[in-house]
Amino acid sequence: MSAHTSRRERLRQATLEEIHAAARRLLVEQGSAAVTINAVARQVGMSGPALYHYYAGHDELVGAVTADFFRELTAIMEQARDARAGAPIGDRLLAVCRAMRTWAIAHPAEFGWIFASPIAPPNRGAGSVRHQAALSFEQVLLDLTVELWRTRPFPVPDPADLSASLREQLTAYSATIDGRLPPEAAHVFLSCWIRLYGLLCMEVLHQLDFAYTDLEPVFEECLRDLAVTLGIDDDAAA
Amino acid sequence: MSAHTSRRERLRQATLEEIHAAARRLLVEQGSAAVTINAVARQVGMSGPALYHYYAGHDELVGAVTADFFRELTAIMEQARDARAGAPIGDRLLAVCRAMRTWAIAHPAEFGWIFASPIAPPNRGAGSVRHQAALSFEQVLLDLTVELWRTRPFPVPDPADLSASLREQLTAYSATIDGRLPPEAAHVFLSCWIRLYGLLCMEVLHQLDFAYTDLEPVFEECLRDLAVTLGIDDDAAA
DNA sequence: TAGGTTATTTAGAGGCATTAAGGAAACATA
DNA sequence: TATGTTTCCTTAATGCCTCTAAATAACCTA
Repeated sequence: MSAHTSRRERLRQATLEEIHAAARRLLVEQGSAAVTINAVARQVGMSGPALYHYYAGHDELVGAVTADFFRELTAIMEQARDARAGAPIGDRLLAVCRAMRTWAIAHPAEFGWIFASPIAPPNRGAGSVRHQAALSFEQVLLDLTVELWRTRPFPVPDPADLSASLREQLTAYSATIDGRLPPEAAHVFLSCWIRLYGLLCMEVLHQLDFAYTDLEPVFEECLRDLAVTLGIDDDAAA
Repeated sequence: MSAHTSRRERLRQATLEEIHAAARRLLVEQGSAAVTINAVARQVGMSGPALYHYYAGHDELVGAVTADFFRELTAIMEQARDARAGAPIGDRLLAVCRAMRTWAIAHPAEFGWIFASPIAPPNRGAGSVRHQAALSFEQVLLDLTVELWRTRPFPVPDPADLSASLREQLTAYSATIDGRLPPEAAHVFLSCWIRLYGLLCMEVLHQLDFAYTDLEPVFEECLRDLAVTLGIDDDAAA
């Protein structure tokens, strides 16, 4: 790919992949606390400090691996979208949402790092690898919503019904997405996102175990609600 | 209170309180990772291993402190409820929700431990102090919803519209709350809870920073939605 | 006042993050 | 091909953490 595909570079990439795989294995098999620099290094067959030639420290390693998770989840969602290339936009939208949940419950530990990074402040830098990956992730559903908005606009609230503060924030957000959705449409999009992603977070964080053993029907009902909100309840699969 | 209010016991309680206060101070001022057995002991003026006479280990200490947070939040919510003893049930319900958010955003670190305990498995034992505290917490809004259901039943979905799996789970949950809400009403209650608590979790976990700087109006809109769902939108403060 | 319980201490084993210093291999180039 | 540089990795070494064990002081009680 890049001009710099020297032998050295290839070896380095292979090592990086091995490191990430080892970190992920530790996370999945033994939990977040088991992902230590030393343990990862041991898995890869090097001793401790060697990892500092690849990452500046523990936090950066975690950030890089988390970015991997973001990218994997993003790819899964894009696959679900592209597998239905010709289908109605509503179908594709719901399929992507389902793909998101399917991945999340199949990979709870990884998803846990996605939304509740063990280390909050360092990983939230605007330029961090993690942040970039998070943006692409959010982009997937945003893109679909924009397409829906363009081809078949969904109902939006009367701006007069929104508080001044909310209108202001929505206008700012609309600008950050290059006005692809006007503020009111952005509001609908964000409301849907909050319900969907919030439900998923609570499920994976076991905040709903006191009442539910299987959240699949709850998620499906949430999707039906969103379909109504977005006016895609007729063409989408029931 | 108890028959065992010996001098020893009183001293022990005082020490426990001091330990909890130190742990909380460390959490708030320096983050989750700073709450170590050693650091806490240092704050209280004892040296390391002494803490093992009060808690079996780091996890148990964290669990006990988290239970404190649950109780404090519960108390805040109960205060908000009781301060409006004569008010319409809808008023009280919304006041309790607002009190919950107010506490959560005033104490983000503490709230973080409440829903995303640094240590998941050990603290989720059914008999743990933490679990008990979590139940009382959930009880507050449940109680109010039950009162609302008894005095002015809110609309519920047609059971035929719910999937078999969901009906089953709701029936089981209805039983665990002694049938104080029938399954369909429990479904409405849980849906509201998911939206409310989910929004709060996302706010505190900074999952919405990409779009919002102040979630107060978003929360208020969520409350308006819930008020409509529960049929309390006329008597509750706008 | 003697014996038992409780609170707390020091010592120590084992692990982790991180820095420092040095060695060996791979690479580039004169 | 010989030399210098870059890259990768290792072994100390520091300082922190958890947790166990053994010893000591303080307190209560019979």
